[in-house]
Amino acid sequence: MEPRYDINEVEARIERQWEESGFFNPDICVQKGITPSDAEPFSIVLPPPNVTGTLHMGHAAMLAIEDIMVRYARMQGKRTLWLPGTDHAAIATQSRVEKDILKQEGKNRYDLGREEFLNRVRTFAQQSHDTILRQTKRMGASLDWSREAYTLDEKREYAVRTAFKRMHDLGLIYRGHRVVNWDPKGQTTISDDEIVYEERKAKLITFRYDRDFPIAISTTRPETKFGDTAVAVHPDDERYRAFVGKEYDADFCGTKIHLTVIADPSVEKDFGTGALGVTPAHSMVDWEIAERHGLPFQQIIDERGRMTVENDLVREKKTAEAREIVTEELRRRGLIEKEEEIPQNVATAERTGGIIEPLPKLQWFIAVDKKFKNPAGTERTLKELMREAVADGGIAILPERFERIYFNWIDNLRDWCISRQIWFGHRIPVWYKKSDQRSAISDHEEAYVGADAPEGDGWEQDPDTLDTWFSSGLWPFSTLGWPHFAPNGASRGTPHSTADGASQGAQTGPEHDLMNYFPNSVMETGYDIIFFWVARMILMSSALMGRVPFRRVYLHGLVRDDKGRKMSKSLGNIIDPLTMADKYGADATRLSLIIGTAPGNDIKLSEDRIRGYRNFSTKIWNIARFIDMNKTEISDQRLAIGDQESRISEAHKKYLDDLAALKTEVTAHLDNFEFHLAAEKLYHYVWHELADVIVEAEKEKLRGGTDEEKAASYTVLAQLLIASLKMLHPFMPFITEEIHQIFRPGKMLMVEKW
RNA sequence: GCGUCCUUAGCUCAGUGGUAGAGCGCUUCGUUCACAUCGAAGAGGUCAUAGGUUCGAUCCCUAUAGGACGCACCA
Repeated sequence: MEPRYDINEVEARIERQWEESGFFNPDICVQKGITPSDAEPFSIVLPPPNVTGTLHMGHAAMLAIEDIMVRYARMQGKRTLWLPGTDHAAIATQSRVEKDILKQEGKNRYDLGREEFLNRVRTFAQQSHDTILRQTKRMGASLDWSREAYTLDEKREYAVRTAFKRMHDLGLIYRGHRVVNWDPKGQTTISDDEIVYEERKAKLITFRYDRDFPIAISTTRPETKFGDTAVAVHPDDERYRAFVGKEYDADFCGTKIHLTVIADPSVEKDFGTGALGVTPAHSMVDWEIAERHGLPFQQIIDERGRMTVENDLVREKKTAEAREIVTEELRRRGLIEKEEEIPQNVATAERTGGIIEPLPKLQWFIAVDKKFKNPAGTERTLKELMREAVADGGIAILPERFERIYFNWIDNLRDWCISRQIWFGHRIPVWYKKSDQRSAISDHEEAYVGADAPEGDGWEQDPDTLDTWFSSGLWPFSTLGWPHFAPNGASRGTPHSTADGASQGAQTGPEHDLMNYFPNSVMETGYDIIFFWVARMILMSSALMGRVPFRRVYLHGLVRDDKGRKMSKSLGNIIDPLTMADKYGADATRLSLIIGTAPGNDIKLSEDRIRGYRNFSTKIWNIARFIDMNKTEISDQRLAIGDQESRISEAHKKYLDDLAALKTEVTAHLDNFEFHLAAEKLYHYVWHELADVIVEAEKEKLRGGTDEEKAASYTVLAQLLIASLKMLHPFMPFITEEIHQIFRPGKMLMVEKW
């Protein structure tokens, strides 16, 4: 063996060797007789990285954890599929490219036009994809690339259109005119989950609409009061009881408004004056109040964030400016009773940072509170199904505490707005007759919803695209052939023949993936996207498959720097996984992301830690080298005979017993998803037991003993080493594979039996 | 407002109902053959605080303090 472990040479060579073997593909494992065709399946679908850039440490952690599960399952003899892919990440990718183009060419997407702009995005996405693919392989991830998917490729597009069509037919997808979160900067709607609240100071003013109006109200947005159609008070509030039900005409800064006083329990008696001006068109909460009471709404702000109200003071002004003008006018009229500074959470768009303007718009939604007959045959709402999936044990979430967080989110869930006014993404599979398109609120227009375009002339497809999480939500089954190869035959094209009578589970190949690998065994992802993604997959699978999409959810934390800060370009604290892999090895990088971290907790990483595990690699190499140097001809024969030698010394027997005990522990930890514990025990054993104690103790015998003793020593040491390599393999696949093949030429460790 | 997590060695973090662990850092010694990308030896901790349960608590329970976070509200 080489005196020094050449990380880059070995890792590159082993990576090629694995890829050429084809063993990442479970079908080939079956074909080559490595896995029995009726072996228990194990499947993970990779959370697809966004094609917005390159791999970061968070991805590396994800790859390390999943690869541990996958390699362990494969070595246990399971039919193991880990399916890779990438995510088009609609809004994230589009805004990234928009920024680049604006910076380099000073143009926006409208300057380029839809087709040209989309071409630019596709080019960017392709480059990003290629980089991510190379990087992923570099980390040693044993993914089956023959099944690679993309959330925006042809198969997934068909899956998306089919899903939309079916959910529309079930009454779960509807088009409605409702208040949505409008991002004036990105010029699109966004979902509730894409909102980030920022605390800012705001001025709360208490005022009356006019001198004759009997109730004072408080607001931080006086400019929206042109759109008020009611004043709401709490039903138990004695102060206002006499006014409830009365209607008033008021002159608000020169504009006539009509107000009804209503009682609604959502109003807090103790806030402000206890009376709330209801602005149905520009507040989500007010819209809901208005719906409960049958109030009209009056839109006074447009998509650009400008006032549309017929009032000379503010017309065409931006909201922030209008706010000042209205406040000043109220002051002038002597209507303000109080002005105070309060902290306020302002809703901003996650991607663009724009301040959200709630607006009434005609959009597509998924109904979460509507009962429907689901594929499992029961009448439930999506909310109920999502809750039951976890509550009834169909899905176990690790760490368990996230189950409560999940339930809490479901309880507060509103209908999901799925249409976006951006260009990059899945076009909504709805066609309108051209003359009527967008002309009215669905009464007068003819719409066609389908997986394929309608026959005949004059149809034009909805220009909007779908929320990126719509296609991500289908990922656990759209990657496995749904709907084309759905077992129930509900698909277009020729259903695959299953008439050859083969027993269930014995059929291999991608056309049987849905049957073999769905539900996925595990969904492993970051806890930060439990709502965005995990919940949406459960939603989609409940609606379309009638069952859970996966059996278990394992959530990892965020990778932070050694001071606990998020890694970011602006802080300059990014530790790049590829740089680290080149410097210290992918093995060491992986280990640093596993040991010393607990599931669901954030991972604090420093280069020192990675270097520490590089030293461990070196240690392993030197242990192997020492053992290898003491090989004799006799010992070679002994090793070939196997480990059941008759004349085994007491000391050697103890080594083997201890090793067996370790294996029991490590196996239990792996079965319990306690990877950090398994890795730490192995680390401790190899360094402080095998190297420090056992190898030291055997040195004497190897120096002074008889040939027979030398051979016995070598045999035991080699056995201990090989067993250790095997257990370490899921964690440090490269170096273990390399050394294993030096000791056992031609035997690939990756597919050895655990 | 509801809820979660964290507080353990100088730093970053694991862990356990019964003598407290890792990486890095620190001190001393060591380069004759597995390994200086190292070895040997060592210093360093009333496991946040106060109660409780227990034969026994760093671990379980309650409260408090500090820190981080999620959700809702945010007129």
